[in-house]
Amino acid sequence: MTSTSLNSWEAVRAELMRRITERVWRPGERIPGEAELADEFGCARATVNRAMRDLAEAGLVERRRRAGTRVRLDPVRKATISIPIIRLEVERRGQAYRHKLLERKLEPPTAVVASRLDLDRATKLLHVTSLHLADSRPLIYEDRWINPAAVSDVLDEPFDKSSPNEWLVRNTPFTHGEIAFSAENARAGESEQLGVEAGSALFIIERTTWTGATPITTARLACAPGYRLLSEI
Amino acid sequence: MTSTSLNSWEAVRAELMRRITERVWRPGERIPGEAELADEFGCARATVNRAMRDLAEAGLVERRRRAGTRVRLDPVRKATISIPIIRLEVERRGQAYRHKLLERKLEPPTAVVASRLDLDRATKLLHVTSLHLADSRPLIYEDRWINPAAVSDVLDEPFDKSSPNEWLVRNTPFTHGEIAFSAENARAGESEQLGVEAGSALFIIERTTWTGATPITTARLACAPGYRLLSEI
DNA sequence: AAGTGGTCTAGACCACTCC
DNA sequence: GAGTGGTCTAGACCACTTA
Repeated sequence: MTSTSLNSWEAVRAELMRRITERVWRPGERIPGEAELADEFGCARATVNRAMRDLAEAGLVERRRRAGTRVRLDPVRKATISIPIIRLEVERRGQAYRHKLLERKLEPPTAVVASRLDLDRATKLLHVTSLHLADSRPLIYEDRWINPAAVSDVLDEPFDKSSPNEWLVRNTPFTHGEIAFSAENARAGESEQLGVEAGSALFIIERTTWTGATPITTARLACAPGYRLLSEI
Repeated sequence: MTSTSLNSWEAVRAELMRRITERVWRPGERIPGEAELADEFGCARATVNRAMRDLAEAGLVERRRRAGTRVRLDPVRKATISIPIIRLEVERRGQAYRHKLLERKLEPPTAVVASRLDLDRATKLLHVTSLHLADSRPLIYEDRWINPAAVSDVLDEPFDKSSPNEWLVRNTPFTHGEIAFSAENARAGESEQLGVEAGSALFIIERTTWTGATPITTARLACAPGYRLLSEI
């Protein structure tokens, strides 16, 4: 029995979710239309729509015009991961943050970096390597290339005070980007900088960002053993 | 100059985003209210609200009742990651998928597993280890514990045809869960099963899911070297 | 061709929070 | 207390598909 009058979209979502998890509506099955549900719940269609959109974004149902809404056969759950400034993440854990600039020079990109940024190998980029420390222990080794043509004033920025990670986030908003997570055995230089044994498993984050069609920066973050990325689903 | 009449919420969002990335509205600064913007754009307030909500979810602005909307000082960008059934992910890459059951027994959980599922160590759980192969090469080693009290019929399921990963997704919808990503050096058993050198860096996915207050399952997926998780931001 | 979800509007009330 | 975002409503039109 459904209590009549579910007037908040969250209540509607909860009821829809109940019917899905309890198999009132089976996987692959078609769900009644928005108008019908709105009528049943005693609310406006927009309210049902809001709830349904949320479930669709979460990957529980599949919606298509004309074809209606179906319970997904293979629920593709989506996890959202926040990507904060490293300093803030460290401080949130109650640790002392420090940043150490290792190297900073203008040089032509490697082939891999050039292709990733879709740039010519001739134009020099700003190459910055640095270390992020938590309570004086190395946490992340950052290897970054920045396109000076896209970031005004970056050539005047010494990166001695704030890391390129933080400086860029604050000074150069991007429109879109790519991020990849993987695992790699520590390379020679990395293990030394991070103070871990050669070959230790490192969590690798690779990020490339753009503003419109202009490449901004690409970075490879090697995280010390123990690093975990968490999310709710 | 703003062209008058931005009537779709995506057009509104694009214009708002432009003003943020081009520093028309600076970080930390307060943005005009929804009513004012709706007036300027010649659309309904709900349309501005829709666009703003999207930017807030993306982490670009911060909204609070009464206090208004501000451009975030530290944009916390959010990446959404899809978590599909492994078989589908392999097939999407055009590879042949195969699943191999390694072991399946009812036994008391380890202390770690018991605490993760918030269960007593006395109650036996179904412990299943298996291997996911792509083109006959080991891709993922799965170590999973299932709470039989929460999953009817699981004790009758041999898992010889479909993997526990797939079977559970199809048969036991969950309401919420946790997921964690990390990197670890391959343990003895893992390196053997995955056919890689001992100590290779593996990408680790740990997942625990619940239905309401009832724990369903917890799993540890060890992914062979080369595994990458991608996302747009 | 027709039915479905996607969106917009204009107006309203409410919840929260800062002053 | 007052101003802001959060949400709901009732109605409308549109875009997309598929029957």
